[in-house]
Amino acid sequence: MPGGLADHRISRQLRRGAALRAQLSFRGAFHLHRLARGRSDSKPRTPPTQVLTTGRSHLNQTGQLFATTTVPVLVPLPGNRPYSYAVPDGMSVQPGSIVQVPLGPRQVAGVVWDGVTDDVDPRKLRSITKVFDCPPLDHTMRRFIDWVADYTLSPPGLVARMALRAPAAFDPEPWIDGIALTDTTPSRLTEARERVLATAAEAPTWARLGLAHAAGVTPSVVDGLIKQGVFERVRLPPPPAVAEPDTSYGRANLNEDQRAAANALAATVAVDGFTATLLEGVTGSGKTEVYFEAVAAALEKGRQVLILLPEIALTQSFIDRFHARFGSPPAEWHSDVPPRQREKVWRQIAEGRVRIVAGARSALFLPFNDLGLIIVDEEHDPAYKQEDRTFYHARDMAVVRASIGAFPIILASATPSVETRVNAASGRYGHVRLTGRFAEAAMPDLSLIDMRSAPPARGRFVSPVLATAIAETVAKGEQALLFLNRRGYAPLTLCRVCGHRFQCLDCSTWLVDHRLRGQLQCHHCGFAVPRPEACPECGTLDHLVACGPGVERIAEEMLTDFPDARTILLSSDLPGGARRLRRELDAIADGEADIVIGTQLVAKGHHFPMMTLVGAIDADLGLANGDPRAAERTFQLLHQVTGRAGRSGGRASRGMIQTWQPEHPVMQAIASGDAKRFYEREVNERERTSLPPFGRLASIIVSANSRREAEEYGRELRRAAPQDAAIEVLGPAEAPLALLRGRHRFRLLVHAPRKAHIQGFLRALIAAAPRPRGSVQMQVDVDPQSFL
DNA sequence: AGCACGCCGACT
DNA sequence: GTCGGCGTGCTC
Repeated sequence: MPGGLADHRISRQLRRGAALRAQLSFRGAFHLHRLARGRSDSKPRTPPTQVLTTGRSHLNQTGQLFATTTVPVLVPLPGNRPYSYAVPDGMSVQPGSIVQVPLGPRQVAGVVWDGVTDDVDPRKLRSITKVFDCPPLDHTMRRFIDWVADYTLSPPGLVARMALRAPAAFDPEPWIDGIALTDTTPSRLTEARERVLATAAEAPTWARLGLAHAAGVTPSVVDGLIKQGVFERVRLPPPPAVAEPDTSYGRANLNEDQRAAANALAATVAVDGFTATLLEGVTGSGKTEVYFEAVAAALEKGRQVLILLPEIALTQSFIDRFHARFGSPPAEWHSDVPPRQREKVWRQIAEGRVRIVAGARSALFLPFNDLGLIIVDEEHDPAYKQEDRTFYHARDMAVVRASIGAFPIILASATPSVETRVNAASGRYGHVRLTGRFAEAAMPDLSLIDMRSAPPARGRFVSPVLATAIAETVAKGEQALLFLNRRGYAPLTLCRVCGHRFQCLDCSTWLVDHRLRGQLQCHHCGFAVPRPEACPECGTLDHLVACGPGVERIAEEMLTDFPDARTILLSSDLPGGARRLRRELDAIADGEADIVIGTQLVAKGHHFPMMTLVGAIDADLGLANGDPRAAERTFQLLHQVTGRAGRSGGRASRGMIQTWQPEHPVMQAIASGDAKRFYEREVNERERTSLPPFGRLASIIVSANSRREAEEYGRELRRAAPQDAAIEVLGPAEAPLALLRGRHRFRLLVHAPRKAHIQGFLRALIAAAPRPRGSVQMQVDVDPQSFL
C-alpha cells in the first residue's frame, strides 16, 4: 500500500496544477487564456480566450475614485444570477475557482462563474475572503451546472451547492511524514534490519509505522536505522482514498454473448465523443461483468469512471464483484459514507487521484476533472429521482453530463424505463442486448394466483395455493421469499364500534400500524403515536381492528402456520439499520432462514442460491393509483422480485403472484414472460395520451400555512397561465399530502404534448403570477414521476 | 421586564 | 438556504 504513495502521475499532476495556478496570477489583465486541463485532445474545446472580469470604476464612500476587479460568484442562494464580488489585490481567480465569500453575517463557499458581473451598488460590493487551494470546477462541470439549473428551473447557486457538499475538502489534505532509503548502509546488519531493508527496497517511500508493520518488526528497529541515516525523513502526499483499479486483475470469463456485448460497449468507449447505450439483459445474464469491460476500457484510456447505482443497490455484493474484477474496491459515494471519508474522496476526485466512483444519485455532482464514462445501473429505478430541494432525475442528468463532456454513457437494466426503451428504439441510443440464454434456463416458473377463486381464509392474506407451495419448499430444505410492498402490520386501523379511522394529524393519510414498534405511524411525514388501546372518538376499549396486510402481518401468519420454520422479516424500518440488514441478507444467503418476508428492498440484487419460491402478496398494490407509470413500475418490481428465485443450479423454482386482476396486462406480461408485448402496449398508450416520453409533464407544488393562502395562489397561477392551446394546466389537485408538516399543499399539473417547450411555459407562468408575500411557497418539478 | 417563537425580508 | 430584526404573547 505505501508503495503507491509516490505515484509519479499524481505528483506530476499536482505539480502541474500548482504551475497553472501560479500562471493564473493576474491583476488588471482582464483576458486570459483558459488552460485546458486533463485530456485536451478529446474534450470539447473551450474558447481560447474569454472575458473573465470587467474593470469598473467606483466612487467609494470618501469620494475617491478607485478601480476594482469584480467577478461573478455563485453563492448558495435562490437567486437567478451570480453575485458580484471584488477580487482583492494579489488574489487570482478563474472561472470555477472555489472561494469563500461573505454573505450577510456569515462566510459561505461559492464558485467563481463565467461571464461578466452585473452592475451592483458599489456600497454593497464586498471582497472574496479567500481562494481555496483546490482544483477549480472545470468548464464542462460549469456548463453542466448551468444546464441543470436551466432545465429544472432551479437557482444555479443551489445546483452548484450540490457540487460543493464537502466543505472541509476545499483545503488540501495534509501531507504525511514518511521515510525513504538513502545510500547510507547500516553499521551493523541484524536479522531485523535485513528484513526492514529488504521490505523497504520494494517501494521508494514508506510510512514509518507501515514499514515496521510490513517487515514484521517493532518501530524501534526502523527508528534505529533512521538515526543512522539509512532512512531520511520525507514528506509524502496523503494516502489515496482507494487503490488504483487494476484492469487486468480479474478478467472475466465471458461467454460468447457477453463477450460480444462487452466489445460493443468497449467500442463506444474507444471512440471519443458522446454516445448513450442501453444495455438490456435479464437478471443473471451478467450485465455487471459486461459493463465492467467498458469500465476497464475507460480506465485504460486514463479517464475517470462513475458508476451510478440506486441507493439501496449499493450493496456489498456489487462492491465484492467490483473488487473481484479490479483487485480493489471503488470509491463509494452515498449517505452512509462517513464525513472524513467523504471529504477525502471528494478532494481526490477533484485532483484526479480517484478514478473510479460507485455512488448514489448525488455522485453525479462530484467534481470529476476527467470523467470519461458513466454507467447508470438499474436505470429504471425510481431512486434516481430526487424529490426534494432541487428536483432532478439523475439518469437523465447523467446523459446530459455525458453529452456536455463528450463521453459515452451506458444505461443498464433488465427492465428499462419506457423512456429509455423509446430512445433505444428510435436510434437515439445504442441498444446492446444480452440474450441471457443461460440465465433464462434458470428462470422460475411463473404463475398467477387468482385471489377471487383461491381466496385466503378470513383475516389471512396468503392464498392456500401459495401456502401449500411454501410448505413444500420448506419441507425440501429450500427457501421461500414472500414479497409485499408495504411496511408495518396494517395500513389502516379502525374502531369497530364507531368506525373511527386513525389518521395523521398533519397529513390526510391513514396511520400505519407498526406492532413491532408499538406505534401508529404516518408514512408521509413521520408522525407517530403509541398504539392506543381505546378509540379516541368513542372511548371503547379493545375494539380497534387492523385492516389489510403489511409485512409484519404476513410474518405473523407464517409464524402461526409454520411454527417450526425459521422466519425472517426484512423491512427498511427495522432497528439496526443498514448494517443489520446487510448481515441478515448474508445470513439468508447462507441458508439460515426458511421463510423470508420482505418489502421491496428484497427485490434488489442479492443472491439467494437456495431461494426456490417467491410469492408476491397483493401484487396489484401499485396499480390502483392514477399514476401514468403505475403499470411500468409494478412490472419492473414484480420482474425484479420474481428474479430472486431461480438462480440456483439445477433446482426447479417457482414464482407465484397473488392478484385480484389476473387479466391485467402487467400480470399477463409477468406470467408469460412476454415483456416485449407489454412494453409495446405501454409505449402505444403513452404515445396516445402524449405522456412521457412523448409529451411532457411538470408539476407546480404550492404550499402555505393556511389553506386559503395556498388555494388563492394556486388559482392565481392557473388563471395567469399563458394561453397556449397545446399546454394544459390541471388542478389545483389535492395530493394525499394535502397537509404536510403543518403546511397546506397541493399541486398544479402541467401537461404538454410532444415537443412543447415546457420550461418556457413554466417560466412565463411564474412570471405572470409572482409569489405573493407571506408564507406561500412554490416549487417546480419538471419531471414529476407520479401524479400523487 | 425578559425571552421564546414565528414571520419576513435581505443576502453582492 | 440562513440569519437577524421585530412583533406577539406568555412567564418569572
